[in-house]
Amino acid sequence: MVRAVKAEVEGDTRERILSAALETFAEKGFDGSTTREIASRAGVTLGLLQYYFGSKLKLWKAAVDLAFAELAGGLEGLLADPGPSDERERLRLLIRSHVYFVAQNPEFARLMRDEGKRRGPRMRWLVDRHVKPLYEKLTPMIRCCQEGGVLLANVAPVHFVYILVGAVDAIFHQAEECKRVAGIDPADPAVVEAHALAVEHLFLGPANEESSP
Amino acid sequence: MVRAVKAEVEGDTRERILSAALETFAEKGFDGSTTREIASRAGVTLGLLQYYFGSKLKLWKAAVDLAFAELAGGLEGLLADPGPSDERERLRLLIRSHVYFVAQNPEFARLMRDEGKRRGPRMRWLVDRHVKPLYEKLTPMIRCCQEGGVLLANVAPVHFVYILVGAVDAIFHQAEECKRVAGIDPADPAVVEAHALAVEHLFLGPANEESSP
DNA sequence: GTCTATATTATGATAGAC
DNA sequence: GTCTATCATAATATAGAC
Repeated sequence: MVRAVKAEVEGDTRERILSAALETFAEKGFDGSTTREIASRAGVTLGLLQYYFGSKLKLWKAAVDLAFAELAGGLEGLLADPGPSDERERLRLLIRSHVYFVAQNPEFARLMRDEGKRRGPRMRWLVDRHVKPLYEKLTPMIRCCQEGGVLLANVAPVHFVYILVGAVDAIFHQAEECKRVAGIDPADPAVVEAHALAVEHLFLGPANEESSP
Repeated sequence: MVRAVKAEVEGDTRERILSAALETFAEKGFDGSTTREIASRAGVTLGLLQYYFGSKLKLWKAAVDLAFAELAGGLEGLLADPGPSDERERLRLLIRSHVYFVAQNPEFARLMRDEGKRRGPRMRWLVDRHVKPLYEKLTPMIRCCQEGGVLLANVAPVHFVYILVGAVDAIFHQAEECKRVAGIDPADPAVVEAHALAVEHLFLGPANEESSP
């Protein structure tokens, strides 16, 4: 079944707008982004953007949904799957895969950070629709690691969530700053692997270590 | 020497504007903030804001300078001072003091994150004027910890900087999100202390541990 | 579906009175 | 120093042609 050639070669117009929106919102935030620039990046006009999405807010929501769909492909599979029976190895896999995900999708971290810092309808929508469900899949695993002696026991799981996420994503979130400050590019594969190793080692010690607390 | 009473009681107008600007820029970013709102929060009018600072950009720069002045009071003292001769204890003190600083000054993290994620004149100004000098004071200490066996040796210091900063500030940066997701307030003193303990333990293990790698 | 043109609002900056 | 206009621009959203 052959559809219109243009659509097959260039990709659906709606998808192009959405992708441009995700890029722009991540880079400049909701307020810093203009619908004009998004339309221009997607190679369409303002009117068309309105035709497809109706408003800037609706476009933003669609872009966030896209970002979480990309995450679902990676992280959530790991959480659902039983994977290695050993808690330590499951956590190691989770850390490693999240480092690689954020390295390749830094816009995910940028979107989340930008909205998570202030009260408001966008933050509430984001948390209720995406963050909380994810958080509730993550905490049982953390409790499991605590019971298994892999993570410090007498600390609420929420601390580990933010410590882990923060430790993993800061360098990729602030990639441009990092380039200027340290002269290295966090997108460089060697840097990504070094970061994965460093975070892994921090949380779990050497690969063959026994439980510690 | 007694100056105008109003100035003594209410604080300098310039300071009030600056403080309102820091608050607003941290909360909403540069683009999301309006000079009108800043003026309103400071209890003055737009014209007066222009009178004191000349432009939105100059006001932003002054606000960032203020944020780093607040940081200097805490962190930089620790870095200059020799403090405990043991690297492990110096790092522990650094972590702990930074957790408490960010907990009380989350706007610092918010300002930095917002600009550090994208190229542009503000990011360059911020890095050259404030971030790089700080980074260059921090790396020798990290190398020292690596040589002393406190931190993993074969990893570039830049990774530890971003891991540490990210692990410390994420929960405070996203305090509003955290409240809604986990139902706890990161500003709560008990939460701050728990976070300090968790990060400390992660980087350094139990308080009386020997070197590990 | 895609475009051009326009209405409406909000923003940063300025001018000038007090 | 502080205020009240006002200007010029830029943004979202809409209307309507093709």
